[in-house]
Amino acid sequence: MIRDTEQTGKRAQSKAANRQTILEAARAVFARLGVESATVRDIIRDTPLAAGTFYNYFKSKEEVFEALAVDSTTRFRPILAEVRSSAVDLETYIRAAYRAYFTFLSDENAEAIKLGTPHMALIGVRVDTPEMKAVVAEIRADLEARFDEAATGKVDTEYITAAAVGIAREMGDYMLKRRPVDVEAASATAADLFLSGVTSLGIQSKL
Amino acid sequence: MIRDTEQTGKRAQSKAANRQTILEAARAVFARLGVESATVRDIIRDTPLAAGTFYNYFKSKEEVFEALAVDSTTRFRPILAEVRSSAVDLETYIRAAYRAYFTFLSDENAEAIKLGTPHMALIGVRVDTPEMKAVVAEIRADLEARFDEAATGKVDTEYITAAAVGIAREMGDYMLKRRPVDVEAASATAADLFLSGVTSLGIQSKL
Amino acid sequence: MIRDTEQTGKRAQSKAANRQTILEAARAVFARLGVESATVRDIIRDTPLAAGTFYNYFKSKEEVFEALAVDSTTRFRPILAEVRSSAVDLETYIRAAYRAYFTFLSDENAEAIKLGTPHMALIGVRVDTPEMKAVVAEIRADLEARFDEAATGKVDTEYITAAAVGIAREMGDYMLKRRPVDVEAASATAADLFLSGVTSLGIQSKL
Amino acid sequence: MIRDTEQTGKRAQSKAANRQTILEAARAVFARLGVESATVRDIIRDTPLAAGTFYNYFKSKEEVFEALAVDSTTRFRPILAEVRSSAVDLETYIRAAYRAYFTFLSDENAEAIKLGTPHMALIGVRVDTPEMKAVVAEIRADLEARFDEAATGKVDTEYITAAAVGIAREMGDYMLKRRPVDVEAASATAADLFLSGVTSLGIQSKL
DNA sequence: CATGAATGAGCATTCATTCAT
DNA sequence: GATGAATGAATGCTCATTCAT
Repeated sequence: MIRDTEQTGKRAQSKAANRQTILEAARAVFARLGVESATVRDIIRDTPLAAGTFYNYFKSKEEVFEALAVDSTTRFRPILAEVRSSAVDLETYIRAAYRAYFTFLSDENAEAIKLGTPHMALIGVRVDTPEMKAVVAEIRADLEARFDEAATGKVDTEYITAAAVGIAREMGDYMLKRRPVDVEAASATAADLFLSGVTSLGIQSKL
Repeated sequence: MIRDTEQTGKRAQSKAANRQTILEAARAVFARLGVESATVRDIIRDTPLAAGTFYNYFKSKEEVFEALAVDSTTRFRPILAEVRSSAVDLETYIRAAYRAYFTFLSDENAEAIKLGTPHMALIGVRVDTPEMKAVVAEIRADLEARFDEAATGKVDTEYITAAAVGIAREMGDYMLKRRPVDVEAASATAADLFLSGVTSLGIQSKL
Repeated sequence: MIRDTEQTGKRAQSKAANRQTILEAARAVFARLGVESATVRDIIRDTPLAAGTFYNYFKSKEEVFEALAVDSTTRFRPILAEVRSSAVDLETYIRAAYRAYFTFLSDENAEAIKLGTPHMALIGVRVDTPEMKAVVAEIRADLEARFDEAATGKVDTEYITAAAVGIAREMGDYMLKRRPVDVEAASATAADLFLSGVTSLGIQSKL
Repeated sequence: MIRDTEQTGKRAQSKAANRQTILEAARAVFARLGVESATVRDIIRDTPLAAGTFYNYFKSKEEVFEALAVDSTTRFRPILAEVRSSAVDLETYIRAAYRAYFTFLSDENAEAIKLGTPHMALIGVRVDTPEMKAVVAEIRADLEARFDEAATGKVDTEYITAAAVGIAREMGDYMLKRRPVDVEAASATAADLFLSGVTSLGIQSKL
C-alpha cells in the first residue's frame, strides 16, 4: 500500500487532487478488471488514500464510473465541435469525425493497449450515459444539417445516425484488438462505407 | 414471480420443467438487472424453488447465462443458415440477413418490449460469447464468399463485417425502443445503407 | 456413479448387505479424506445406493464412524483375548499383545499403506470410543492380573496402562509411516522398553 | 462470551486487543467443539465482534489455529531449552523434561480443567503441527546426544522417541482427567518407566 | 478533512435431511 | 425399502459503508 503521510507527494499536494487521484485509479482498475467486477476497495487500494476518503468524493463505484464517462465525453465534445466547424461538407465532416473518434479511442486506451487488451474499449464506447446520448444527438444534428432538403422525410436520420455510431463502435473494438492499431485504415474504411451508403440512399451533402 | 399455475404441486413439476423455470427466471432477471449485476439469489428469488435447487441444474450464474446465450444463438443459427442457402447474391443475402436478425431480436425481446425496456436487447447483442463470435465469423465467411474476386485483398473483410454487425446492433437497439417496433423499416434502411456502401467500395457480388 | 438397478450385483444381493456396503465405502472415504472432512455425500457417492438410503441405516456420519470403530475394536478384542489366554506370564503377554496390535494396525491400514499415507492410522488409534476405552480397561486388568502382589498399591496401574497404550499408539504411527512396515521391529522395541521399565519399577510377573 | 469489561467502548479496544480477543475465543471454542468441528462463526459468536472483523485479523480458521499452536509451542520451546541446558545426564534430562511437559500441560488447560474436560489436552498433544514436529525432533536429538556410543546403531532412536512422546501424551490425558491434577506423580511414573526401559535396552547415559 | 477498523448485510455454495414416488 | 430431487439452514467470505479518532 502506498502511503504518503507527509502530504508532500505529488498525489496529495492539493486536497482537491484527491478526486483526480481516485478517478485515475478507477480508470486503471476498470480497464484491468472491468467495471462490473471492480470494487470500491480495488480502487482505493490503487490509491494512497483511505477507504473512507472515497466517500467524501463519490457515493459509489457507479458514480465514479459516471464521472469517468462524463470526463471522456467532455473531452471528446470539443474535439467533435472542432471537426464540425472545420468541415465544409458531409464528406469532410464524416471523414474527420471518424478519424477523430478512432484517434480518441486509441489515445484513451493507450495504456490498456500497451499492457494487453483486457476490458478494452472501455471509454467512449458501449456506455450509454446521458452525455454519450447527447453526443449521439449532436452527431445526428450534424448529419441532418448536412443532408440536402430532398433527404428530409425520405430517410430516417435516427437510423442513419445509429448506423454511423454502430460502425464506429464495432470497428473501434476490432481496431483496438489489432496490432499495430491503425487509426487511418479504420477511419478510411468506416468513412468510405458510410459515405457511399448514405450517398446512394439519395442523400446529397447540402453544401 | 413464476408460479406453477396448474397447481399440481412443486414435486409434480418434472425435472425438465424446473430447469426451464430457472432459465426463464434468469432471462427475466438478466433483462431487468443486467447479467453482471444479477446474482444467483436474484434468480431463485424469482422462482418458487429453494436456493439449493439452483445448483441441481447449474453450477453458477455464468452457466445459466451460457445456456441462455447458447439457446438464443442456437435458435438463430439455423435461421441464418436458411438465409444463406436461399440467397442468390450479396444483395438478397444482406437483405434477408438483416430482416432475419431484426425479426429475431424483436421476437426474443417481445416480453421486455411489452413491459418496458430496461436492459433491452439482451439476447443477440452486446454479448461476446463464443457462440456469438462464431456467428460473426459465419457472417464474415458469407460476405467473403459473396464478394467478387476483385475485392479480395482490396477490402478488409474483418472491418466490413464489423460495420455490418455494428449497424445491426446499434440500429437494433433503436428499433426496439421505438413504438411500434418496425422490423421492415429497420431492415430496409440497414440493408440499403450497407449494400450501397460496400458496392461503392468497389465490391461486386460474385453472382 | 455406479448403478445397479437389476438387483443382481454382488453389492445389492441382500438387503442387509447395504449396511455393509455403506460401512466399506465409509472406511475408504474416511481413509481418503479424514473423518472430519468427509461428508455423507462423499460416502454415498462411493456406493451404488441413493442418498436417502443412507438414512435407513445410519442417522449421521458420526454413527457410521462409531460403527466402524466398534467394528474394528470388536475384531481386535477376540485377538486380544487369544493373547491373554495363551500368555504364561507378563512378558509373553506384553510381547504377544504388542505384536497383535501392530499386526492388526498394519492389516487395517493395508489399503492406505498401498496408496500412500493420507489419514493413516485411522482405526485403532487416536479414537476414544467407549469400545476403545473398554479395551484399555481390559489391558489394565490384564496387567494388574500379572503384576505380583508387591506391586499392588505401589504402582499406579492406570498410568502404567496409559504408558503401554501411549507407546503403542505413537510407535504405531511411526511404524505405519515407514517402508517397509516392520511389525516385528516395532513389537520388539515396544515390548523391550515397556517390560524393562515395569520390571525396574519393582514389578514382577506373578507367574 | 468475552466482554470488554473496562467499558471503554468497542472502538477503544486497541487493535492488538481484538486479535487477542479472537485468539482467546478460538482457544475456548476449539476446546469445546474440537478444531475440525469449530467454525469461524462459532468463534466470532463468542466474541463481541462482527463477522467481518475476524477477517481483519486472520484469513481462516486454520490461521487462528496455527497462531494458537505456534503460540503454545513457542512458549514450550524455551522451557525445553532450559531443561536441556540444565540437565547433566540422561536421567536429569528425562525427569526434568517430563515434569516440564506435564506442568505446561496443566497450566495450558487450567481453565478447561476448572470448567470440565471436553476436548481437553488440546494444546501440546494430539496436534501435528510443524512446530510440534520440530519439538519432537528436538527431543530426539536430545536423546541421541545423551545416549552413549554403544547405543548407536543398536537402538532405533525414532522409535524410542516415539515411546517417550507416546508416554507423555497418553499419561498427560489421564493426568488431566484426575482430580487433583498431580504433575509430580505423573512425571515420576513416566520418567521412572522410560528411564528403566532405555537403560535396560542397553543404553547408558553418556555422562 | 483524512483515516482505517468495525460493521453486518449479502453472496455463492455445500450439505444433511426429508419425502413423494 | 429404495430413490433422488427438493429443501433451506449454515458456512466461509467479501464488500460497501459508517464513524470514532
